Amino acid sequence: MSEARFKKIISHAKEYGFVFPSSEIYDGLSAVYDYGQNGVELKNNIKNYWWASMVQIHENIVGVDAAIFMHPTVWKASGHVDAFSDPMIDNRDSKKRYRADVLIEDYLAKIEGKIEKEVAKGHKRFGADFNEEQFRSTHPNVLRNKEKIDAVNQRMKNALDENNLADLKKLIEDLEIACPVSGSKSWTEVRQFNLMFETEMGSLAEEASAVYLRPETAQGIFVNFLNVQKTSRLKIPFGIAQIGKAFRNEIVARQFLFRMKEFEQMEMQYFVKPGTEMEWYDYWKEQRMNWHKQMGFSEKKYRLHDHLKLAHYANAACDIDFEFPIGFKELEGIHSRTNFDLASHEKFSGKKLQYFDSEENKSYVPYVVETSIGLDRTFLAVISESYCEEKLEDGSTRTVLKIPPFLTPVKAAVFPLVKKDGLPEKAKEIMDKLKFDFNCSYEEKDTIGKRYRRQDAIGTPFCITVDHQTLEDNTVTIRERDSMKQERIPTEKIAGILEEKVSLKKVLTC
RNA sequence: GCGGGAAUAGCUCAGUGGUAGAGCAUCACGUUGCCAACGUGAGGGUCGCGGGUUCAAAUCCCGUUUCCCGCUCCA
Repeated sequence: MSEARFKKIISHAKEYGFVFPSSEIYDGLSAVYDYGQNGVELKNNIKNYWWASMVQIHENIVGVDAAIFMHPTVWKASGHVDAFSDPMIDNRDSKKRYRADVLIEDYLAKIEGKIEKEVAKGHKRFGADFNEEQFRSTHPNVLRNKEKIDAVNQRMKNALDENNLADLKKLIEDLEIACPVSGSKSWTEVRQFNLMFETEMGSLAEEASAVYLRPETAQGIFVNFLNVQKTSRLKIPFGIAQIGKAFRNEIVARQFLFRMKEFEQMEMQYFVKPGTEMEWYDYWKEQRMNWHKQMGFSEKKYRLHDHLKLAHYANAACDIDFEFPIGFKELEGIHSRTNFDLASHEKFSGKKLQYFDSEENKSYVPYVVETSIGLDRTFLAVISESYCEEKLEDGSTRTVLKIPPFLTPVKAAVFPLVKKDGLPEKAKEIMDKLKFDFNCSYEEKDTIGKRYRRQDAIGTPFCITVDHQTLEDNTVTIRERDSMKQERIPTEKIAGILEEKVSLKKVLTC
């Protein structure tokens, strides 16, 4: 649990083909990463594990793969357009960041305070005879301040409506607003921190209209709620799952895979009868925690963290936090989202997004329980928890990724003990039989010890070595990653052993 | 965005004004033959980029980019 360990994991991930910085030959692109030859395998295996446990084994959960582009109104309905486009400004001296509109509003509140002070003074002076209404509408100081407030308000509103950030800054300068912390008036430009990436749809500039790269996958499920429900004939409760990319223009990332601008989510929206949402919320909390624990890492690494402060759309929410090398951080969120999203899409689209409940003989907008897990964060959790530097009895060290066998990029490596005497041919023959069922790797270079260690470094659970005895009695040695123990077995038993140890089935039926 | 630090071979780094270096890694050949540790040889660097000072810059100065750390912001 340290920066040093985190750094080691990052460089290990790069050195062994798991994760590369994006566009590295051009000095990289901040907060964007590429998955390499081993990373993509691990990532796909995590996806498969999730998909199998959610869609495959639940008869009432189906998947979709919605497009990343959606109608812009989707994001108005979801609240993302309003919630994630604040004009921000920094004070150069205190290094504090403020919302520009909030700074101006605070200033207006001060003037408002002056008016109230004036009114209070009037009360004191005139006592019982005080006519507050008349005082407010005639007193020159009050009137002057009121005019000022109106003028500033109007100018701020215009600037915000026109997205005129320069004028917003000028307004702050004109009003001589100082930083409450430093007292200085040295402000940076006002910048729009829009969480959503915007692009243009339409090949000609004049016909182009703005579309967003989705900041979450959930909306692709909500807008297809009716399509899926009608064509699948599923009855409530039922779920729709999706794995897909999402994009957020994070201000500061710099936490490796933990916070990236382009990332992948695995989400399931479970549609339930209103009033039953809390049972399902509890149900999914438990289910999802079990999913994590099935990977076999220490249970102490996981923490359930209930949200006390809820978002406007939720009536219950919790996170499954994981202890990354950078501390306990959110890995998955489970939210009871009420009917907020579907109801909002009803309002904006004018389409009825309801379910006819034949038992109740009435229609309603279903409530939603969401499970939403970060794929890249899960990947990071797996590699950070698997990464292990061991001191061996002989004093040497080895670096091994103790990845759960069903998730490893390579399931078995096949080696000829030496690169002659027909051993390579025999090894390839074994490899050719296995490779249709298991991701295998063949290596004949370097000493056998080096090859074992290289496979340890990418987490390969089994190494199968062909030696001279193999040619005589058709047996090989199979070496297990964590114990480094070897066993001699007949070649025809290899597939069975691998199947037993690396199959998803055993994990899913636990 | 602000402040601090850094940038030299694939990796880790040495090199404080005078011929571009080491270890590991890579490749070839040989050797060994069950846990990274042998031998010989080879390839690989416009010293982040641009400008300046100087007879001469990896080295000093200015600018710039990227990364790291901290602050700030945020699912």
